[in-house]
Amino acid sequence: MRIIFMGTPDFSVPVLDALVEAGHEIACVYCQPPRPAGRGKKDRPSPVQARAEALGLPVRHPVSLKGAEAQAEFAALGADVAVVVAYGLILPQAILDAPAKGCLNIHASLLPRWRGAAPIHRAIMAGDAETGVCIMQMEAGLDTGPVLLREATPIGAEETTAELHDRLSAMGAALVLRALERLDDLTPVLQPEDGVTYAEKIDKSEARVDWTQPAEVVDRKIRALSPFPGAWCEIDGARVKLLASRRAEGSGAPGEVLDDALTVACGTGAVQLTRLQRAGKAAQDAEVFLRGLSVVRGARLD
RNA sequence: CGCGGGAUGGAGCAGUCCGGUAGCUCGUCAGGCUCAUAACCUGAAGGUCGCAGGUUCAAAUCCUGCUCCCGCAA
Repeated sequence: MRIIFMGTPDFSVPVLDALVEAGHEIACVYCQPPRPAGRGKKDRPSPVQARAEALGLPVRHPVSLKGAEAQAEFAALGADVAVVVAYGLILPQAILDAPAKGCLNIHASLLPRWRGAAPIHRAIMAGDAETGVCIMQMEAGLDTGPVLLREATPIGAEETTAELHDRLSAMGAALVLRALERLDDLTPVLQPEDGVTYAEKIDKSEARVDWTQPAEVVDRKIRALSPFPGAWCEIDGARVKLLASRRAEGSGAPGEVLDDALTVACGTGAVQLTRLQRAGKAAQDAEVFLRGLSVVRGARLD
């Protein structure tokens, strides 16, 4: 099929690759424009733009799709369908209506739960037992369209957003290929009203660990925010990112280190930190981390 | 030119201010001890000190340029 691909971050890249490998014709790739990123505020192309250019695909990165000109250029591509995954721009009705078979969206949750920007993080942070991906027919509302296909997957007890992100991205890529194959035979299923939740964007101010919270909450936060933006606390006055953890036995004053293996007491219960990163350093597994900085039993983390 | 930290045997770090034979913890290897061991004892191997210039009798250390990694901020 002749497809317009719309996506921006790493999550979208495997989907683009899958469409290309499956032999679909990519009429054009839309993504967010290069933005100042990283150190030095240099403009950097998005992961999708970088990949599309490597594949030799035409790329457009309009700031908005609200203008008549942008909409005319979009319609002129004469696409059968648009595949949208983590694009980051609202699509006006004129865009939604332009492709012959509309716009398909890949969303990383089991809709109607976790509509919105950060479904993977929110699912882990809430302690959901499972999540998944949905292929839906887009409409004007935010992630409200009828669902064509869905696939669920359990969330591992020690899984981080990084790991789940990659898994769901691959699942979404496979699922959208199936949807495209059988597009005319699939029956769109309206999303139920019950169970609607919204996945608010992750705010940096959420990232600091509060050791007075229960261990399960601390553990989920650490895994949910890994690697970005990264839960953090202070060890001996220095800021340290906490990138992976697991629930552990033990109790004590919140923030107290209970053993020589980074088991830390929370409000109730304890968590063991398994991967961390000091400012200016690369991420390290706990064992390696402790070689460079001893955190002895009885120390207090803030 | 947004602010800042870092690069030293396989891993993590000290040494850099105040130039003078490269050190610590762990790992690896060998031997010993032990019923046994990831424990303990003894010994050994392993490093162009990120790269390129410069200063100097002498540079990991001082000066200049560059590469790579990362924290904050956006």
